[in-house]
Amino acid sequence: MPRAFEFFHQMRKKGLKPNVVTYSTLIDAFCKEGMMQQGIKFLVDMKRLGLLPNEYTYTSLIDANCKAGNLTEALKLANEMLQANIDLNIITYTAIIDGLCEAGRIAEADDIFRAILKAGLTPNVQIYTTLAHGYMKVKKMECALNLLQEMKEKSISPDLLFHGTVIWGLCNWDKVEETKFVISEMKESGLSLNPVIYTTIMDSYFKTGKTTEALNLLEEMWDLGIEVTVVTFCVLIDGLCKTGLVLEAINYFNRMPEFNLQPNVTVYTILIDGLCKNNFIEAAKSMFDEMLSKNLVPDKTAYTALIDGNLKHGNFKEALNLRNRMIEMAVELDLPAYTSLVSGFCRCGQLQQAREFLDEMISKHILPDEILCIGILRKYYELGHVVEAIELQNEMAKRGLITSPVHHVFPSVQT
DNA sequence: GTAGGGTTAG
Repeated sequence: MPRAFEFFHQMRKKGLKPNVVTYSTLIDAFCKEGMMQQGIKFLVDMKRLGLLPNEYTYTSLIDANCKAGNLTEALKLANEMLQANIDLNIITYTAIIDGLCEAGRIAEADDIFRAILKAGLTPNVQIYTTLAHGYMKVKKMECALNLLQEMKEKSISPDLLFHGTVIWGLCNWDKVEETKFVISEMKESGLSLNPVIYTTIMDSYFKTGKTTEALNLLEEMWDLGIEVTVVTFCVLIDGLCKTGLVLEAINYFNRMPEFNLQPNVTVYTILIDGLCKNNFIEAAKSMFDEMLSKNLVPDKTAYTALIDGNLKHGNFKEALNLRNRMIEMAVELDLPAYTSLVSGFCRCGQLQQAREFLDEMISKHILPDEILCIGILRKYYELGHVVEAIELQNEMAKRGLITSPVHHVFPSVQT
């Protein structure tokens, strides 16, 4: 981006006058780099030079605003276009419809879509995909599937992205069986699933308890020559661990090289977490060491998985060591990390240490959720530290960390 | 010579 910026300045130095296209290109580039303010500066700049923004300039800005969640600003720009007598075209409308859908305003998105059809605009597969995505996001699966029918009537061919959107939506709402119909439609049109779609479906099979079907997908991918990725194995190993099939998970982990894949930190973390949660804490530790020996650098999630596991097994000293390692290695602690530490040290009866972590997280503005707050309060009561509990509870209430009244949280304690 | 669509991992 600074490069485009340099070109622009060189142009100006040479006395070359940038035109609308130059400005539009620059504005679009800044917007896509997340530097919308810069983009708007250029808009002001070009207007000052007497250059009028065109449909491209406006569409770039509208799309960027929609994607940044500034729907109001996007709609303002759209109005500005109308006032400047620039017609909104299908690309501009696609951006606006997407923005409305992202904001959960699907009804308005549909209204606009219907209105532009009525006004004679010819729809295309892109705008249908945007709308289908919007419907899927709010679980209106029938509406999305109706679009498929509507497209057929208009002789618009749904493509890979459209089908992928519908499949993603169905999986997201646990309707994985219903993807079969979409898949057969795709096959009829000569479209094949890509690795991402396969992995999405596999994940959904695991999450709906259909382990056999999920595992069969790996075979299918392999047989069809669809690229099996590290993410596929993440889904596979996570699914097996969460189903309690830890040995199977380890087995697949060990088979990754057969697929020319090397495990990364994420796969290790998934396996470590799965081992911990299935009471294989020693195996989890070995995996962590193995990861280190391969010069993989554990991140906060990896550390947290093992810290959490250790604390659930009473190894609070080990957990503390790991936390110190994080500090040494400049790995930042986040909300899940602190949540594991506070709840884990509570569980181990190390109330004072738990309290230190609680204070530490609050001082860093990483705020505990209500469940964590109530958890630590309970421990104070349980251990008979009633006065401290009440003090802490009042403090939490003052900070807005807990909303439940005292007697609702601890009915058995007289205050 | 510029602008638009979906998605997978802890």
